[in-house]
Amino acid sequence: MVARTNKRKNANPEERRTAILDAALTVFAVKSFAAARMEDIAREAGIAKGTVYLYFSDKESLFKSLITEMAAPVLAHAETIMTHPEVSPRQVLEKTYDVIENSILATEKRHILRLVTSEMGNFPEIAEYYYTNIISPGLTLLKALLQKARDREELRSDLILDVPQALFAPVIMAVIWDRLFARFEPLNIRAAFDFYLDSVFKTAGGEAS
Amino acid sequence: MVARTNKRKNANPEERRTAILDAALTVFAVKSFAAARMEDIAREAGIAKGTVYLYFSDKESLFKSLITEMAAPVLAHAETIMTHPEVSPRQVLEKTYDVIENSILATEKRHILRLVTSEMGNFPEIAEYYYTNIISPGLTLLKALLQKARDREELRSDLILDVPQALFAPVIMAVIWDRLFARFEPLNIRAAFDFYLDSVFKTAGGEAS
Amino acid sequence: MVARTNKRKNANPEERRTAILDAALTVFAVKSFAAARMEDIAREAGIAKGTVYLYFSDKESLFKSLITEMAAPVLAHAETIMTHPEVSPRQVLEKTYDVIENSILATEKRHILRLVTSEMGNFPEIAEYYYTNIISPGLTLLKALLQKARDREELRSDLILDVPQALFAPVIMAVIWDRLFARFEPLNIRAAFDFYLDSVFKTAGGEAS
Amino acid sequence: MVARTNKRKNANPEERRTAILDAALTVFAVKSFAAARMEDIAREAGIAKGTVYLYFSDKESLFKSLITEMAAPVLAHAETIMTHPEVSPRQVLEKTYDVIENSILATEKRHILRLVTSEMGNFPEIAEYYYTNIISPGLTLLKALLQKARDREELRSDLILDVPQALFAPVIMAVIWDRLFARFEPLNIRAAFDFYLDSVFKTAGGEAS
DNA sequence: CATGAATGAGGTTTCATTCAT
DNA sequence: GATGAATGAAACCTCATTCAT
Repeated sequence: MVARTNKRKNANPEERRTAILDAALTVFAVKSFAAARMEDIAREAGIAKGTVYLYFSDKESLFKSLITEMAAPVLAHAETIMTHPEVSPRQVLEKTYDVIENSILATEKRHILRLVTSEMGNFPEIAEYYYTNIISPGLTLLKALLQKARDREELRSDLILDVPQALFAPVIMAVIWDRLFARFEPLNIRAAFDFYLDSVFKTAGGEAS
Repeated sequence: MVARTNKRKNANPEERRTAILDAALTVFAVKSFAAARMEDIAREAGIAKGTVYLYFSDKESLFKSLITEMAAPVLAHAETIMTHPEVSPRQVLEKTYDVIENSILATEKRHILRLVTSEMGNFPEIAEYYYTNIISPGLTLLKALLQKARDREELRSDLILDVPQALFAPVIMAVIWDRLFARFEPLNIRAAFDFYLDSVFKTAGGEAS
Repeated sequence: MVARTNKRKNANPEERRTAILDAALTVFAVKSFAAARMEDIAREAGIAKGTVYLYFSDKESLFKSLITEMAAPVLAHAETIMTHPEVSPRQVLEKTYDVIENSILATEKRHILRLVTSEMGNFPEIAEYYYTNIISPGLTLLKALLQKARDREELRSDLILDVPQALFAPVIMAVIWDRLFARFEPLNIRAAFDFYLDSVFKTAGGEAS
Repeated sequence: MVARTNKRKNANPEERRTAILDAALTVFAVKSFAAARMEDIAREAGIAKGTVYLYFSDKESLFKSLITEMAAPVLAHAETIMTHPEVSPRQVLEKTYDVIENSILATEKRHILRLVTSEMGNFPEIAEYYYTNIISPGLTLLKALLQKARDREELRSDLILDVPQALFAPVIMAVIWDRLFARFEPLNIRAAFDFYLDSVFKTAGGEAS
């Protein structure tokens, strides 16, 4: 058994950093960025107020790190999936929606997506970072995917080619609806994804019209 | 004798109240709720800081009034347009999207929608008011509309029946994208609406099956 | 009799500003710049903490204003005296020392001089302002005065021409000694001035050698 | 096996203590007492933050030790030089000024003098220590020196007898001027000393009456 | 002895709200 | 009613000091 001192615990720096980010996510999720108090984040992480500043220079920096470091891998993952050449475009999008649902929407990370949409407007440079590193590459992949589907004549209609961003919509809707109205009426996210897939691609297998 | 109205002072209480709400919309649109300063709102309204408190008990009350009182007519309008019985369901939705685009997305009112999605999570009672008065009736109308379309066999697929909320998505996407990423890449909202219409309904005119 | 409310007293802005500067002088005089707390200054001025910020943007600005606005007139006065043409150079310096003694050293303003010497090292731009507006003009006047004395053969020795700043020395010494060692042994400032006058000029009236 | 002294760690406690005092001088010289950070002092001394506290109980104690322990020998030296009986009073003062210039003003030790004048007001017990151990003895010596000069009829005027402290003035002026205004206009300290010598004593060699 | 991560008291500054005019 | 100077609670951030390793 390892000695576990309950005061001045000297955690692994990386773990400590992650613990702070987790705590920040929790606090930012219920308060907004401005309403979140650094002391609350510290308490949530089980450390003292000043300790947070040993890992993040200030509140804004903490917020940025939270957004980028936790969102990036998740979206990078979705990105990777999209590139597989052996699966059909429809299967790629289907799988991507699956991953988003399981690794974001079903976890605490869904709050990050909401934070991005609600708070990023006040942090233009985060928005830019986000666009450059997440949105733009994602959009490029989506376009390639849709083009490939078109070439293979699997696209139901060409209209989606003009607004590939529309495929982000169900994800955004999900996190917003969840926060605001889920208690009154649930949103069937699975059905939403199915609707989008059915809207974009010709009927799977192409049996009936 | 001094002119009594040397500054355009709207003595009328109702006008004054509206002026404050307008000013608040302007300020909340660029700052978030927490970052908006009451003094800025007062200045924007052309009145003194203390005067705001003669019309609204506090900042939160002002914000709530802004969202509910200004959003209600705006969205009621969008809602009403959906009710026309003599036109086809597709035409109703088409027209509705038109109205939303012209009377909300193209005006300053679009900020109200964004504020709702981004800040309302912290004001559950607004969310409830909102759900009860706007979302729920709107959803009921949508369902009726879609059911009617189904009965008339104008629905391309039944999948949309499980997630009528999806038809709100392009509107939400538009205001969010506009705020965050429009400077990098525009969103073709018209194309988005077309995609949704094409996804929900059988091809206009019913040429091909 | 004027009504004197003991709360929320609405003083004349200029008086209020002066009151804050006076309070700041008092507090800075006993604490140093860094150790002085804005709250102490506010309390000393009989106002609330936040009120100080209605008159001065921040602590540093308050300090700068204190130094410049209170020191400038005092030293400007000394400067004016020096220019009188009808009095002999010795009389000018004599009178100037008198004024300095009576209007600075004998009053609370002496603390300003000390603050300048002790804290200005950390505020280069204040030092520059000070040099440009007070020291340099004063030095120019001193040089002219000494040159005139030389021309009139009233200078005991030419050595002072190389270090006119030396004539500031007794003033600086006075405020420093007063702060540090006066409780152990007083400094006879009058005698110091006499020594300097006697060192610079030939014996008054030129009677004996 | 690891080399035991891979970093120049002065294991000797006395050397370590001195190293800290040296580092403290450097840091206090550019920042004021309050603005100096213990961490900077530690880094300057090449040791860890906590180590400083093994040698000095707290920041104030470190500052006091710096002033007293480092100033004492420096100023004792200047004091000692004054005692030589075989040389004339003028030569003693001349020599003393020389030593002060070379061993204090021209070295980093000048900062100690400045710290004394600027910060000691907040540490009465240092001022007392200082007065008792440095100023008072120095003043006694000065008085004796001046009395001897008077007895030998080498004094130009008796006025200096009332303010022997005036002979400290050029030294104080030098360190203050150097800090605040040297970048705009230099102070010729040599000329200042010459002026004082010439003011106190009859012309060297006693040529003219 | 030495370290430096962690602590938390304390200070500056902001801004929603009040109230005397 | 309207004003805006004044208030003071609250929050960020710093840094002297501690203590487990």
